Amino acid sequence: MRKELPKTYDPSDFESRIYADWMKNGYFTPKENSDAPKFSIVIPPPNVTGQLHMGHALDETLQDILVRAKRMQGFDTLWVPGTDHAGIATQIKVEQEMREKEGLTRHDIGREAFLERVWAWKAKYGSRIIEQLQKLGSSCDFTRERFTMDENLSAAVKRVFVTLYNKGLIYRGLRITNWCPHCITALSDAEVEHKDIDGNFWHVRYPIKDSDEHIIVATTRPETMLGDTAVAVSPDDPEKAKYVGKTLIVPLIGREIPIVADEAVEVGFGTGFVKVTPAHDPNDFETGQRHGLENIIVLDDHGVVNEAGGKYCGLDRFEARRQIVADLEAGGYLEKVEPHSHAVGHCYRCGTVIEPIASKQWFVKMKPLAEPAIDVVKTGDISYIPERFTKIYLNWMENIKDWCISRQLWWGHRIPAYYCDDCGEVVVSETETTVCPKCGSHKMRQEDDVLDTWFSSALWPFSTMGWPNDTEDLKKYYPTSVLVTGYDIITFWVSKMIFMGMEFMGEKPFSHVFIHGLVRDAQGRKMSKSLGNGIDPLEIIEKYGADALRFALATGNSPGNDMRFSDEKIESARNFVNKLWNAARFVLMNLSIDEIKLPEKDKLATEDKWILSKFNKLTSVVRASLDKYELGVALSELYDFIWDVFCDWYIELAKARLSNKDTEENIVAQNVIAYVLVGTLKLLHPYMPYVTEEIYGSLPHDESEPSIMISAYPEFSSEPEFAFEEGEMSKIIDAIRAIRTRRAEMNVPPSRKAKVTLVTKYPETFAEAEPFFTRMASASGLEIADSCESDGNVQIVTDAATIYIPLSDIVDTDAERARLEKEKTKTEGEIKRLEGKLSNAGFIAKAPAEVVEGEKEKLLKYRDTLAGILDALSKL
RNA sequence: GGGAGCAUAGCUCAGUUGGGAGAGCAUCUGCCUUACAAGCAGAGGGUCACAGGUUCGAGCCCUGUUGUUCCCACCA
Repeated sequence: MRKELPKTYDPSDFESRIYADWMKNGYFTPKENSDAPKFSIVIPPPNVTGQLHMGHALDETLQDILVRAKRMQGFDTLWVPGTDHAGIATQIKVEQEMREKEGLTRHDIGREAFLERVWAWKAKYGSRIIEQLQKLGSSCDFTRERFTMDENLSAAVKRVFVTLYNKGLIYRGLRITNWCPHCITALSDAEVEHKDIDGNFWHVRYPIKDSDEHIIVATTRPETMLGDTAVAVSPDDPEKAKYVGKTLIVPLIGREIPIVADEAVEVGFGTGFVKVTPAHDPNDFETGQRHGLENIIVLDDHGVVNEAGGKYCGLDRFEARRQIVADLEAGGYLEKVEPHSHAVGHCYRCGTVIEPIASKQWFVKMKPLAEPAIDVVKTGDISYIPERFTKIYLNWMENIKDWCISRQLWWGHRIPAYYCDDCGEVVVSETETTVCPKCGSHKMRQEDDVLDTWFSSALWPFSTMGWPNDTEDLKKYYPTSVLVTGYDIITFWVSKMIFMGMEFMGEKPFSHVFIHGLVRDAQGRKMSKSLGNGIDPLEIIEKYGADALRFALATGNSPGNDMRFSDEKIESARNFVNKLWNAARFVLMNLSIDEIKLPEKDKLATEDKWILSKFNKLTSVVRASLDKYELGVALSELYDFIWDVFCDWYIELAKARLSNKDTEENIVAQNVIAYVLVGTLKLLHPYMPYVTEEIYGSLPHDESEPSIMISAYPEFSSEPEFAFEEGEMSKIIDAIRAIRTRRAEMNVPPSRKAKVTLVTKYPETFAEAEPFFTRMASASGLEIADSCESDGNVQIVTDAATIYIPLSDIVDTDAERARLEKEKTKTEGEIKRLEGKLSNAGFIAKAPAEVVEGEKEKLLKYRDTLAGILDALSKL
């Protein structure tokens, strides 16, 4: 069973072997018929566009930590993995590849052939993503792997679409939509990124018909005047009101348009006259609706001026702008040009400037759906961690507008609507419709458009569990426990899952939303392809191991905040894994027992009780931090315990007994050190699953817990209580530290051993401490005396003891006196401060009793120390 | 125009019920002390952005100011 660990830590030796073992034993799949409390997570499905990046690695790591901890805590735990078809993003990738390799566009090969290629892409990258998930150590239940375009998930999409349509919550209509001329599709508002662009305000003269007068309008997009069908003024502006009803002539075009009064015009901004282009501006569209104006579309799908643009037909929108401005100037219509910075929408996928164009699209009516989604967060039934994201969510949800869900793409869920070419009837149905129910025609044509990717991912928490079928998984694991995701997709995705869950399940999709930040590069920049500063998680795993990567991502990371990833960080993570590895090797090489059993209380040494007490407290704080999603805090506690407490102190304290073979105390020490090591490995396992499993496998352990990942997570126990022993050890540790510091200050090499004489009120505490001082404080021996002369000795004072070390040849009496004087001043200062605090009636009355007690104890210690210093000074 | 975050050691960041300022890296000193040089033992380094307020007590709570980052928003 037990095996030796190799001398150097090399994760490639065991990571894949261990993962294969976990899979083989089916540890990731929840046991059927478990009546334990449930804990479930659905993965934010990575896009099948490519491979996982550092942001995914963070997201999966955080989820796996939660899932593994809950599993060990006895929960019936499920983590559903899967991927997203990612409509636009994937289609763009495949088109790009086709163009680069074969010079083809999707139109060259047709819809069916193109979709075949995308499915081939999906097969390749989808499985690559799953492999990457596994390399990270993710304990997802891969028997439940899902894809947003799986048969059942597509059925869910259809059911939702048809249901919402029948309820009147989905409609088709002519609206201004965000059009990307590069992707050639409509986008939702959420898919548009606004950037400030330095542009111009062109002031243009529009002649008034049958007069010499003209008015001036200001515009940032002169090319849109091709589609102008009115000019509006404010009804609250008496200056301009007199123009209402007059007719204007659009320059260069010659079209006659009316002047109307409309409340959308703000008094005092611009010239007071606003050109109205209903087909190319969302405000103007509404103005046009109110006044029954014509919508003249002047741009085609590619952003090129169409026939409606007269002589500008065929020009790209920006070329048309240049040409029109030039013509306006030549024609004397240009009043002036003013530099103007304004926000311009860009496609979040390709960065192209968005063109608002009126077109027929499908929309979800949002107001009725938003209400329950607002309530469920307001009542706290769903809570965000950290809390501040609640505001961001509510602010967005309360100002929500209808959601444009149709996309002019091929890759995605084709909208289940059918048009009759003969009578124009529209049928929305889950099943294919070939005969028109109204006129009986067979000329039925399915809608070409597909649905927004987020439409299917909005259903993810229940579609992955089998909905619309009434499945066992739905009953057991919905609602899920927590959603782990980045703040960048709260509006895109989190909000949509919430209202869809409320609408179709009648219940929230998850109880907690655990938000994390972005992973940035060492300089704090966003990782991106164009900058080339992305770090590939797989390369990191290859070089440092998955455990180090997970540690680097989890450590120092607090909820909702961005973090940086650097060489320094991953190296320090690797160093920690290595430290643990070596501590385990040390324990193993001292182990002769076949079974770990915590010895009876009266057999334990003081240092055993000390470490057991520290470990006990550790379990408590780690569990509490995990429960609060303070994963970084829990990890730093583990780090400090393993490195500073267990390695630096306990191992050193235990060495004397461990090297003293064939004694009862040796067996006691073996059991305690192995017990604490195993317990610590368990606490750490959710963070660093591989190395903890590898070490665990080398140590004796209970047959009922063959793998650490299914072992029981350590629990805090209130018994036994070793506070007294902790205090005893502190006295010894303080003394050792004080000696080390003194020797270091005096540059005494460790090879020069010196006898240590201790004068103390606590002789019993130090009675058996000699081995500690010889091993850890360069002592040649330890003597406990009632008193000691200062001659030729260095005097070191702690609150528990005065320590004498014969280093007369190095001692400079004046320097010693100066040092002691300095310590005296410092100690007196502390005493004064504490006395002041303790004589403050307000403090005594209002501070908690334990705080007051603590301050009193400190005061006593400082008084002891001061007494020691005064004594030492008097002896010099 | 609204909203939010951040401002703590030279650098990167923790610090969650308000009770004497921490880590990693860097710097300096001394050590190959047989688990670990990916290490060990020490040291130096901070008016916790600024100004007020609440409190017996503030890095933490409140108000304002400055700087910085981000999100949202149809001023043509």
